[in-house]
Formats: sequence, C-alpha cells, structure tokens
Amino acid sequence: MELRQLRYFLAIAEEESFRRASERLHVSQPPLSRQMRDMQVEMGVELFAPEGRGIRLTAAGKAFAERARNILASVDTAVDEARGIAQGRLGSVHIGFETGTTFMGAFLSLIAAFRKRTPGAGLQLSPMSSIEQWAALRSRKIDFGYGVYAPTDDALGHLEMSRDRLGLLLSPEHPLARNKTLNLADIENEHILLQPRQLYPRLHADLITAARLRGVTLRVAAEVLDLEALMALVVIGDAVTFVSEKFWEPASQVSLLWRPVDDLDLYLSEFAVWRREDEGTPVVRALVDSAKQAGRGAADC
Amino acid sequence: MELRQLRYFLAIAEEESFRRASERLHVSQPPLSRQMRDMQVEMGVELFAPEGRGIRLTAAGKAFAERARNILASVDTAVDEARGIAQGRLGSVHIGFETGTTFMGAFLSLIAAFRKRTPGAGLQLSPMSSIEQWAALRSRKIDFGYGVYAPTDDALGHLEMSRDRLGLLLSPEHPLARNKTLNLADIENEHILLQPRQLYPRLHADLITAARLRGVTLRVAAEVLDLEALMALVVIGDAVTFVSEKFWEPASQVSLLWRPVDDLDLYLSEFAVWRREDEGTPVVRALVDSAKQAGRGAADC
DNA sequence: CTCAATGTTACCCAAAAGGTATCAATCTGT
DNA sequence: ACAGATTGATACCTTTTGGGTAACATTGAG
Repeated sequence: MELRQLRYFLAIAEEESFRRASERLHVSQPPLSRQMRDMQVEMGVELFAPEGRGIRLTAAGKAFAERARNILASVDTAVDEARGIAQGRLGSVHIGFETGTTFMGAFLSLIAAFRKRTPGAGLQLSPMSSIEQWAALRSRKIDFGYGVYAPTDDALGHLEMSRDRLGLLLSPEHPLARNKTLNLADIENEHILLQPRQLYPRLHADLITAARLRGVTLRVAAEVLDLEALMALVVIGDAVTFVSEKFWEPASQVSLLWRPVDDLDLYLSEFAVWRREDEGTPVVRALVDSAKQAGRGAADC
Repeated sequence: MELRQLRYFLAIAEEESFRRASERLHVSQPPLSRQMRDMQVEMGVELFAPEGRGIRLTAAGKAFAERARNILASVDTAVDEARGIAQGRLGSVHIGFETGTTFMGAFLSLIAAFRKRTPGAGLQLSPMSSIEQWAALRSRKIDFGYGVYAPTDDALGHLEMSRDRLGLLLSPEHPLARNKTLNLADIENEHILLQPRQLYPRLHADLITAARLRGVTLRVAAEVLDLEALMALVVIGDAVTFVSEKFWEPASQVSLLWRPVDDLDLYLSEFAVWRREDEGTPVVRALVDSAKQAGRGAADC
C-alpha cells in the first residue's frame, strides 16, 4: 500500500470516474486501473463495482474513501508540523531555571521576548540549580538554562544576562544604618545571614575570602533556607544579609535599606546557558536572540 | 511523499540507527539513506542530526515520528475496516419496512437473525410502503425492503416471508359467531371495516372481486386508518373486519374471534425485497440468508 | 445498429527502488 | 596515539515498478 494509490483512489472516488480522475491527476487512465487493481488485490477488498459503462463505489469503497481522505490530510498536517518545528514556529522547549532569585530578574523578559517571537511554541519550565542545569543540558533533558553561574564546559554556550553588585541589606533601625558608607570592617561583628550554600555554592566562600583579603573575618550566623524567614530576621534588626542591588528593588515596599560595601567588590550574575551544538536549531536560536534582546546584550562565551 | 518513506523513517526513528533499521526492514542500508534524503528535501525539514558516528532525531523528527506512527496505524485500520465491510462484519444497512402490520411478523425474526449473524453492522430502519421501498431500492436510498407485495421489477429479488389466510375477525357477541363455518354469503349484509387503501392497495379490490365471483356483493362500511379505533368498533360488535390469521394471534388477549371464510381464498403475504445486483454484496447476502432462516424458507423469485 | 464513451489488457520505455562496493567520520581498545 | 571496527553517505549497477500508447470489450445513446 502506498500513498500514491490512496491519492489515485481518492481522486477516482471523488470523480466517480477513472477517466475524469486521470485528467485531474495528470496521468493517463490505464495506470490508474492497474494501481487500483493492485491495491484491491493487496487489500483483498473490492472497492469498485461496474455500473453501466462507468463504475461506482462499493460500501467498502465509500468507507475507505473517507479514511483515505483523513490519512492524506494527516500526512500534510504532519509535514506542516515538522516544518513549523524546524522553523521554530511550533514545538516545545524545556527550560531549566534557577530557583528563587531569578524569577524576578531578566528571566521574565527573556521568556516574554521568546513568547512574543514564537507564539506557537510550548514552554516547559523546570526549577533546578545551575549545576543541575548543566547536567540536564548535557543529557538533553532540557534545551536551555537560566542560572547564576557561567558554565565552564566548552560544549555549553552562555550569555551574562545581568550583573549586580553585592551589598548589605539591613534594617533602618540597625546601628549601621546611620553610616553613609560601609566597609567590611564595620560588619565584622554583625550577625550575617545568608541563603543556603546549595543555592549559591560559591557566594559563601567568595564572601569570606574577599573579607579575609581585607583582613576582616566575617561570621556567618546562619544559612536560612526560606527567603521570607531570612527577611523577617533582617527586618527585626537583629541581623544583616548580603543581596544584589537589583534583587532588592522589586521588594522595596518592605522598609529595608540596601548599602554597598566600599571595599567589597563582589557581583552576582545571571546567565542564560545552552548547548553549543544546538545553536543551529531554530528554537535555541530564538531563545538566544531573545536572551540578547532581554539582557544587556553583551555576549561573552 | 510515500508510505514506504514513512515506514523507513519510523523504523529508523525507533531503532535510532539506519543500520539496525535496515536489518529490521530487510533492506540494505544505502536505500534508507537515499529515501530519507529525498523525503527531507521534499519536506524541507531536517529530521536527523549526526551524533557521534550515528544519528539522533531532531525535535521536528521526533514529532514527525509520532505522526508517522499514527498515519501508518490509520492505514491499517482503514484496510481492516474496508475488509470488514466487504465481508459484512462491519458497515451499515438501510432497510425500508412496511408500516404497521409487519412489525409483529417475521420481520422481527429476520432482524434478530441478521443482528446475530453480523453484530458489527449498523442498522437503519425507515418506515415506507412496499411501493416506496421499490423506488428507494432503485435509487439506492435503501438496501433492503420488507413489505406486503412482491415486486414485479425483474431487477429486484424477493422472498415470501409469510403467507396467511385472510379471514373474518368478529366479536364473540356477534350473531355470526355461533356459526362453525362461514361463507361469503353470510356476511353479505354485515358492516365491513378495512384498513385504508394506502396500506393495502390491492386488498380492497381483491376482496370485492373475490366476493363478486361467488355472486356476493360485499359492502365496505368504512376505511379506518387507526388500527386501535378499528378494533374498538369490532369489539363493540357493530362491525367485522378482515385480517390474516397470524396477525390476530399476538393480540389475542382481546376477546375477538378469527374465522376462516370457506369460499374466500385470499392470502396476505410479507416479502423481503432487495436489488438483484446486490446479491453479491456481503450485507445483502447476510440479509437474504437471515430472511430465509427467519421465514418459511420458500424462495420464489 | 452504429458510434461514442468507459474501463481493461498488452506492450514498451522511463523512472525509481534496491544491492554491492567503497569512502569519510568517529568511536573503541590497547 | 594509533589500528581496527562501526556507522552513515556516495557511486554505480541491476531489478522492479510506474506511466504512456495502442488495441479491445462492454455499454449506452441516437
């Protein structure tokens, strides 16, 4: 059974005539006879019955014509769909994103830009850490990642989407709130709270190291998993925490102060990540373009 | 695009390998390469991407594989369906049946036998007179008819399903009820009721003619369309009517008597009717067989 | 009864599918 | 790092299949 036979059959069924079908198909009439004979033999079904000097469809033929129509339409649909996916108009992408912090950054702009660019595409978003994203990219579990660390793997391309200075977040009631400028030495004896190591594996170490270089020993009082709880402790004025400048902006309805630390030169970045080999695929290309559009546009791979 | 290409593609997609697919398909590997190249060029879509020394499916390829699977399954289903219809296991028949009287005769047995024989077949029943049935058969509006007259048309085959003697139906209170035997002369002056001429076009005339041959003039008092009303009038004892012997049996809970008329030799028959040219088709063959099984089995065409 | 129209059969040629040999790329094992 | 094995692609040839032309059988119309 071949599609050609279905096409021929459908033309004959619709025209109710071999001759008219042969004209419509731009094929002479004898080949139609033979294709139909072969097909019917293969099926073991009589689809035509002679009527006068022409033919008519049998009951089986009528039902089969209906099916053939659907099958041929399905083929067209399938091709269109594949074409759409190849062009990035259709299909779906699996994106891994860093839990928590990123959802209020450039990530939303990226997604918005992508959705606007390819409205037909389906999105699947899965929360995972940057390191998990890299593994998921390599094993093709996701197609795109958005996290806080640049991958070291050469097979992964990345783009820095934002870069914000790390500073101190404290209550207005806190003694240090009066200082116009802050130094690491000022906070040597403060109770410092941080988000847990799993989220920012390097932040913890980087912070301690940077302070030590200035001869200051920072004491991290606790790692608090729940962001709300952490904020609550800071609001009470009992402790301080380090966050990026931009991170604090959207939540600024809470009366907390963000202060840069003059001799602390640490930055938190967000990175879009993807497989280099996928740069040719339309979906990833669209995502990278959306990322450039949404982010600062500064590519550094 | 041909089904062969879809079959090859699906095998390759499922095996994720041209070589393994070539083994499964019992075809050497180069033809697969070429078919896939041709298909992709025709579609304008890349379905495979090189991976190591093998290949993997692109996103478009994965989606297309899913579709291809459905298409190939649809083809099989379509063929099976056509085969089923051709064998009479599936499909639907349109049957015309005589209104009223027939629904309690051999017709129900016929339908029951047919349903039992071909449980997968759909039935469409339409009430129509014998004459309407013949026209509907000729114009292919119905496939089978069940009525009270045998068609004269040579293109239509028929089978007498039942043959019942016409006799007098009267109330036990009626004066004639005392007679053991009846003659036409006995009912010369009775009020005779009949079902309307449209239902039994010839009964009326046949009855009058048969009586006249015996020198008896029958007086038809009224033609009563509604069967219930007719029966009511007979029960009251005011009038008599002619019905076939079998017709009365199922309704015999009503206290009426059926009596043969010795010198009246009229019979009412029921006939199954079909197109001669359809005798080869499985559905009609099944119906005719069911008819023979349900009826007396006496074929007379 | 002849003639035109329709589908089938017979035959030929062209196109396309399948097979073999070979090649380039890549992974494996030492 | 290198030889050998494996995979898919290419080149070329053979076989199969599809399509065209011509003649034929059947049927319906004038």
